[in-house]
Amino acid sequence: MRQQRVTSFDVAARAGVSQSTVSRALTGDPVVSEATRSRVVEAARELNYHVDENAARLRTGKTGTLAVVVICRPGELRKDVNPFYYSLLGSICAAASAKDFETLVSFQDVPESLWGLYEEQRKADGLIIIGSTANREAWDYFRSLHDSGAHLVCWGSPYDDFDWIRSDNHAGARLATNHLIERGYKRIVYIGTEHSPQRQFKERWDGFAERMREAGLEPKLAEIDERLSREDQGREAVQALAKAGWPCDALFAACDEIALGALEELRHLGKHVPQEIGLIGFDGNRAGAHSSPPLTSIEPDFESAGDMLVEKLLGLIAGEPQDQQRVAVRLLERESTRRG
Amino acid sequence: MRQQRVTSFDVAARAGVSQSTVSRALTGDPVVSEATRSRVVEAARELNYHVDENAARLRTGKTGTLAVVVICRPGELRKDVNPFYYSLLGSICAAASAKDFETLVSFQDVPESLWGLYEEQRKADGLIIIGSTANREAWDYFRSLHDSGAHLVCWGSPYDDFDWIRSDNHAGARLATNHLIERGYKRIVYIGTEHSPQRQFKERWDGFAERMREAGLEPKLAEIDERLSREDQGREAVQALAKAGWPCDALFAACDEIALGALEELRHLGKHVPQEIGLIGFDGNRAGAHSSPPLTSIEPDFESAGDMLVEKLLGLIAGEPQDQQRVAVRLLERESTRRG
DNA sequence: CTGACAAATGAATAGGAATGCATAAACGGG
DNA sequence: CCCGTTTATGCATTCCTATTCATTTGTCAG
Repeated sequence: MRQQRVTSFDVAARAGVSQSTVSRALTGDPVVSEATRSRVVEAARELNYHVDENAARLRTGKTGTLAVVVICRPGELRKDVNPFYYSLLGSICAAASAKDFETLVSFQDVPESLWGLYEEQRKADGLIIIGSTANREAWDYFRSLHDSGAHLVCWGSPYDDFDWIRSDNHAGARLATNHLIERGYKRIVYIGTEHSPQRQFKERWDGFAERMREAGLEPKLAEIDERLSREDQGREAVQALAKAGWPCDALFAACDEIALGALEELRHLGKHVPQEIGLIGFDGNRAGAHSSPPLTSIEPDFESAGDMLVEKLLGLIAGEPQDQQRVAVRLLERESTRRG
Repeated sequence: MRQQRVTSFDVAARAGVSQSTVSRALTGDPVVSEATRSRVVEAARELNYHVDENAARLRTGKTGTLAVVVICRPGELRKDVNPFYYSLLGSICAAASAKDFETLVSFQDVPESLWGLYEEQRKADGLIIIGSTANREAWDYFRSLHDSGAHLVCWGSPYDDFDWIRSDNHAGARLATNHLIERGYKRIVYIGTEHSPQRQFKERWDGFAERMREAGLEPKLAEIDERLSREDQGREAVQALAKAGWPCDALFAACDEIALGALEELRHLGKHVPQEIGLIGFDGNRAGAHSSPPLTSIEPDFESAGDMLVEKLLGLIAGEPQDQQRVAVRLLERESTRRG
């Protein structure tokens, strides 16, 4: 059924030139004359010829492919990943595609030796790592990969000096805090942690605390238990606040999943959002648009996040030194902070 | 910095055998003796040798890679795809990985010639197509690809005889309808369409109508305007029902996004869900867990959906004839139908 | 009219692994 | 002790393209 594969020799024969000329014509080598090029292109079209990428890759050593690894929390592999990373993934794929790169995607929960293989096996020119900050060993492994010359960029990491792109958490937290203050909330509690390997939670706390102090207010922290699911972290925090007699009039949750858990618990306890308690999250999670009330949040610019990750990686591959960057964020104002 | 690449010849030299033996040992050819194999494996480990996949692929003509294309509605490319397809994507990647296949993922909104190129260019052994049923021309194109020998499987399609896997929409709709009836709802309206290129909407209507008639009830349809966004379709349908004086006590939305739009509009109009009006969706959309009230839905078994797609495709590649299959669905009972 | 030089093309090879075919070692029976 | 089998390995070739080096053709100054 499937015939013998059409090769560049077949095209060469049809166009009356040599195989080398076909290759040059199709890769856009400026040395071939326009007349020849068009003859070759025409012949290729007629024969329905397509380059065998594997042969080309073998020859050039470049794959035109980026590997994207989404780290999942253990057991999350077959269930749902935080939608934030799905959005980021989509954005990365689009950005790569715009640069004529393919994307090899995988979801992994353990840092097997697999991570580095993409480049060793010549399956990809570089690696983008996103997803829930797994354990520290995994990050140490990435770091060692990077140090030994692998081309990889990461979204976030537990280390200050090792990641390339993350949201501008500090600015975002200031934005969120400022928004709550402008709305008249004063006794604001941050649901999150100051001491997580998830640096972004710490950065958000810092931005929050800074802005609060500027306004002469006291930043308060409701510490979460990292072992629980994000949503349960939100639920628990609200329960604790209820027990403490509601020492607050607004909550700033470290991420939207925590916020949604908190929102659910607030409803259970009959606390009215946003009248009695204001609530804001972080990440621009799509589900927040459908909660009741819809959740105000801080949304990173996903499109530029994907662009930046891809550009950094291509820069690394090209051998240019790269620095860290922060993705701009904006306030996504919905109902959960609109009081009065 | 980067040294000369380690090849199978280097391993051969170190292990004191020939390159062919190295290749055979590492690909698991049973002809090599156990003693030799372990010597080779050891040498490979010592040299940190990894197969150059491109060379192997060139030689064998197999890529060990599946291409997954997510069709986006026009303009949706850089925004968010229906989360249903993200979940499906994750499941496909996991299933492929379990079979030792890589997944090359791309998001596309126009049926460029790109579609077929994966196989022509030897980038992948086959193609899985999921996503919003774009225009009919795109499907005709896929169909022609398939007919001309390309290996591809699809999730859903506008054609009865051309797709491989989809949810068991008929059974799911019966399940949903039955659930509403059991809850005591009687005047149930289906928000969707009977005549969409999206066959699943028609199948859901059929299951709904069938079960209603069995119960001696009249199946009613609130037709949607396909040009609107899914959520607006839900909002509009509810507005129309309000104008008609609420000729219903429950709504069965063709998909969760429509249901969430409807839910929002119901809240606007002060209609209490589930007391005054019951509401059920379809797809098991994660956002439904956070709406208020949380949305009852029909959820396909994502895990087996991914497995089935991958298995079908591998079967096709292996040359076995394949038939269509339906993914089992289950009732995901939440608050929006829990009245009394 | 010739030599210098540029432009366009072709011939030959490399890239790394898999595999058909040939061969050497090991084995067993007579 | 020799020969026919099996078992394990090596040799040589193939997959297809990109690229280096060599060659041809054409152009122009002198």
